[in-house]
Amino acid sequence: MRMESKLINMGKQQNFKVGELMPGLSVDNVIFGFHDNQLKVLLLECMNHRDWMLPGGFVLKSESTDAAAERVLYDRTGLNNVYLQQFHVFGDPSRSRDSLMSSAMKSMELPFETDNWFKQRFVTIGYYALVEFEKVVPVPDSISASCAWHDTDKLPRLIFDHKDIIANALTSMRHHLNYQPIGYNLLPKEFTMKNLQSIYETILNRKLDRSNFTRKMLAAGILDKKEKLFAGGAHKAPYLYSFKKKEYLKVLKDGFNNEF
Amino acid sequence: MRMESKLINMGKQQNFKVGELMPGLSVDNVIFGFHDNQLKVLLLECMNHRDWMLPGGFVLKSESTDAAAERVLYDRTGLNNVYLQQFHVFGDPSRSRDSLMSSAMKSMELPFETDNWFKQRFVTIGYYALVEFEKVVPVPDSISASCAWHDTDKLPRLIFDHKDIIANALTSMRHHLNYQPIGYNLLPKEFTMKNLQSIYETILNRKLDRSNFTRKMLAAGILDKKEKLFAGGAHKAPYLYSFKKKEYLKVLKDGFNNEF
DNA sequence: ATATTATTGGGTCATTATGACACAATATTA
DNA sequence: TAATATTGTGTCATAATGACCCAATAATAT
Repeated sequence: MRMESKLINMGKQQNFKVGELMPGLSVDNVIFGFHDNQLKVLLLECMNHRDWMLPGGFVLKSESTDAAAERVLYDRTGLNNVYLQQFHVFGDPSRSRDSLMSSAMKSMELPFETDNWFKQRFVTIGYYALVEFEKVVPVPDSISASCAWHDTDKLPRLIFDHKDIIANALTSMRHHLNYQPIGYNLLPKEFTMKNLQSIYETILNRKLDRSNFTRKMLAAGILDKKEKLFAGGAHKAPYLYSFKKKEYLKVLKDGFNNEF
Repeated sequence: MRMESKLINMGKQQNFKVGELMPGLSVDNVIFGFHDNQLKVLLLECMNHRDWMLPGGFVLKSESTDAAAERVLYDRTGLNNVYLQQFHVFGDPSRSRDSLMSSAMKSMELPFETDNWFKQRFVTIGYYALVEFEKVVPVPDSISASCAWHDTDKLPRLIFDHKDIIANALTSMRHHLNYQPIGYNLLPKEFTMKNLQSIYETILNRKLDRSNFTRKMLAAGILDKKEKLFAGGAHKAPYLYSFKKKEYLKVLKDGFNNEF
C-alpha cells in the first residue's frame, strides 16, 4: 500500500489520506468555557481511561491552519464562528520524543497501522477558543473514550506537553486582557457582574476588589444594565448585564487599557 | 536521484538534503535594529534587484523551530543570544498560491532543480528579533543579491506576504510593550532618553510627551544616569543612560504596566 | 564676541484613575 | 424575626497622567 493512500482514522469526520495532510504539523485547541463561576477546559479522555488530551488534529494540505483549528473545534463542540485565537507554536522536537510518544500511544490505544504516522516528530500550533458553555455538546472522537469539561485549576494527567500548552494559553489570555475586553465569547446573553469578575480573577490568577472592578467595567461603556434581576441565588439579587456589541467591538479594536 | 537526497542550496551554511527538513514548514525573521533614531528592519535583496524578502529558512527535522530561527538570525547577522520572539504563524495556503509563488521564484531567480521543493505550500512561523544595530554585519545568503537595513516606514517591494509579516511583527511588539520594557536589546550600552523615546514612538506609532516619557521611564527604576554627557550633537548635550540589567530583568518578569 | 535657536532637564498643576474601605439594602436561610 | 452573605453605591487619600512652562545650554549664525 502506498504511503500517500493510507488512511488515518481520527473520528467520524476525520478519515484522511496521509497524502492529503501537512506532514509533522498539527493544531491543538485549548477550549475554554465558563460555568459555576469557574473557568473550564474541554478535554478528551484517552482509551486507557486515565490520561487526557487536548482536542487536536492535522492540517490538510489544502486548508489554512486557522481552518484546521476551526474544524477541530466544530467536531468536538458543534460550534462555529466562535472566538478562536492562535497563541503559540510548540516546536521542540523533544515534545514528541520516544518515551513520551510511546506512552502516549499506549494511552490512546491506537491501532498498529497508524504507528508510522503518529511517531513522526510534530510541530503543533496552539489555539485557544472561548465558547459559551451552555451551547456546547461535547463529542469525543473515535480514538477517545469521552469528552468532558475540567476546571482549569484541577486538571487531570495529560499526555505529551498538553499541560504546558494549557498553562501557556492562560498566560497568553492574561496578556491579551491588557488590550482587549473579554467575556463576550464566554458568557451567555445576560450575566451578573460577579460572573464577569470571576473570569478576570481566574485569568489574572488573583482577587480583584469588587467595587473597583464594577466601577472600571462600567466606565468602559460596554455593558448594558438590565432592570431584570437575577433570581434564584441566595442573598441579595444582583443586576443582570449584557454586552453592548457595537461598543464592545470598538473597545476590542481600539484597545481597553492602552497606556503611555 | 531519490527525493530525500536532493540538495537545496540556501547559502554557505544551508545546504540541506530535502529528507532532513520538515516539509512545508519555514521560519521568517523580522530583525529590528535601531539607528539614527529610526527603527530598521534587515532585508535580503532578490536576484532581480527589485524585490526584497525577509531572512528565512527551513526547519531541520532534528531541530526546534526556535533553533531554526536562531540559525537563520546567526547566518545573516553573526549574532547569537539576542532577543528572539515567535509572534505569529502564517498558515493560509493562499500565501504561497501559484501566482505569488511563480513571481517570487522569478524574483529570486532560483535554479530549476529547486522548483519542486519551493513550490509546495509553506506554513511559516514569524519571529521578530531585536538586535544592536552596530554589532550587525549583514550577510546575504546565496540566493540573494544583498542584505541591508530598511526603515520600517519606507519599505521596498516585498515578495509573498512579507509586508504583512512585518506589519504583524510591529503590532505584536506594540502589544508586548504593554507588559514588558524594551530597548535593552536594541540600544548600545549607553544611549540618550531621546533614543529610547524614539523606539517607543515608532512602535506605538504616535508622538509621546518628552517630559512625561522621561518621568515614567525613570520611575520604572531600570535606568542608570551617567554623568557623562553625549557630545557632538547640536544644541544642549543630553545625559547618557544605561539599563540596570538586574532591575530591567525583574521588570521584564514582573510586568511593566500591569493593570487592574 | 554675541545673539539665535533647537534641545534638554526640571519643574507645576489640574484632572483622572486607583486602591482600600465603609455602609445601607436585600434576599435567602436559620 | 433574626442572622448572614451578597450586592449597589459612595468616600477619600494617594498615585498616575496629560498638558503645559521655563531656565539652562551647546552649537550655529551674525
